[in-house]
Amino acid sequence: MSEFVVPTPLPQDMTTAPTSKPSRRPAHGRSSAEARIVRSIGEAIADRRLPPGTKLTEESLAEAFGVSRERVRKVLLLLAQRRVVTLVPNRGAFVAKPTPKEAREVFEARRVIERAIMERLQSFPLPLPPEMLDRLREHGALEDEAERAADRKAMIRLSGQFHLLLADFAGNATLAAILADLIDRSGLAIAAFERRSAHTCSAEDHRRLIAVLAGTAPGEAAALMTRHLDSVEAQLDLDPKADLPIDVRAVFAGEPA
Amino acid sequence: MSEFVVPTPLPQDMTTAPTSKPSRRPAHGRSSAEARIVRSIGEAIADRRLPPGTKLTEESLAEAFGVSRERVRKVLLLLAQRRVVTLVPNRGAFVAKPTPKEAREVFEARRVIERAIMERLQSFPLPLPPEMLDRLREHGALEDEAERAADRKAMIRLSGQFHLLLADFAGNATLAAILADLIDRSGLAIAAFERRSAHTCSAEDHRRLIAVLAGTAPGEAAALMTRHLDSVEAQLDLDPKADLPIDVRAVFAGEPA
DNA sequence: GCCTCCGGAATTGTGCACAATGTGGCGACT
DNA sequence: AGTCGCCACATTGTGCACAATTCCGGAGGC
Repeated sequence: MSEFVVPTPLPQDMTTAPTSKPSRRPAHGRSSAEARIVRSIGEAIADRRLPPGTKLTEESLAEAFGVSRERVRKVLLLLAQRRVVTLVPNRGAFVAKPTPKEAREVFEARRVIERAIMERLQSFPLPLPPEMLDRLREHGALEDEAERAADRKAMIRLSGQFHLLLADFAGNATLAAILADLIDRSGLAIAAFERRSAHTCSAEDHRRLIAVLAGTAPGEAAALMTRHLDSVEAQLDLDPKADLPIDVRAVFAGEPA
Repeated sequence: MSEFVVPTPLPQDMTTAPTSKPSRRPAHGRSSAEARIVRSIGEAIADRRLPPGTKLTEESLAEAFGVSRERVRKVLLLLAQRRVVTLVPNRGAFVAKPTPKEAREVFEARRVIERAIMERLQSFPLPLPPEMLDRLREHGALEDEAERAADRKAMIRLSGQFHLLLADFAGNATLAAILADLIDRSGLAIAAFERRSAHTCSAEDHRRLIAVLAGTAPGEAAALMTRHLDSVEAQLDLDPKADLPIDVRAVFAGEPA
């Protein structure tokens, strides 16, 4: 078809789109501002600075980021699509507060996807590229450091990044994108349901995963990952009683008005 | 779980959101209109009435659905998030046209998820609920009918619904939602890359999957599903040469202006 | 005392008008 | 004749103003 592609991929004709996704294009510098706000809010949610259930008024966000209200509205729509915030008509946006059922589903989805990612990584010809292993070990060092410093926010953020790093190395960007959303949502689940008892986080698990991938420890990476996610989920208090707080009609069933 | 639910779940206080997602609420009748448009466009894309690459001008859609332009804009943003349409800044919206790489990734993601769905279904205590099997067989009959009538659009739509039906029965709504998007995108991939040769579609495969699940045929459902998706993907022409035609900049890289 | 109803304030939703950007065609210049 | 540049048109992007809805407080009645 078209042999030469101008800097901006163009439709061949009125009814044909660019053959490659131009999604990475910063464009007129405005849409990058939106991406920035999405990231910023996403990080604040992951860091628990915005706990589940927090009301996000359009105006306060607009003021905080120095943008117009409609831009915030657009950002909230995007975050709602990713299930990080919940949009209630005429009531506004809230930081999503997953139900125990949803939390369990998210962790199961993660097990499904990350098991496949580990299988794929272990199917690669050995040894794995040194730069890959180095990058993982370097990240592991950061996690250790955060654990020693008891920097909970950093630990959560780094843990998510570790899993995402593995997904990137596995080479399926589509799966990685899906996983990125699930990681955000599992962070919400953890924020909503974690037990009081401070749990020792997963830096040790991650170290073992790296060792197995590197071939310096025996074991099956996929099974190890499954157990890792199991243990994270097990540290939550997903008591079904919390599924819906109180059901007024059921409580007073049989009592005439 | 909960049999009775208060009509509108309300936040407990100013900083607390509804504990259950009120996403099913039709609200003021407007947001349901948006859902309707999203569905309508989605179906048109799945049916190939809107082939990959088609330009979707805001005004024409607004006129077609009898709504304002900004509502269309919102809908396009949602569809873009689902990767069903591609948004190019200042250029508009196009029906997404996946690259061969993305197409392969989507099929791999489907294999990962649907394998897990079949494993989960086969982990259920046997026999599977009759209403489940009946529903599947009923759907299979519709597929046979469409195949006999050579109704290609119906076959595609029914095939997607079949896979989604299995996901629903597996009982993980989160995974089902992810799969729904992937099915839409694989439909786009098929539209973009299918070979000229009319291929015999998958009604037969689906029949065998049902038989295995019902226990009336021996076999492992997960492996069968994997092969099924393999065969669908194998019928595409994912020649990497089409990935990006030619990149002038790369060709002349290093030559000063 | 508690419940209900009602009005004001705050917040979200929507349409419109205008600005910014990209597209295609026409004309001039080499 | 081909190419470059400019200009008019079409389409998308943005901000603003107003409408609709909900929330909160208080007054009134049972």
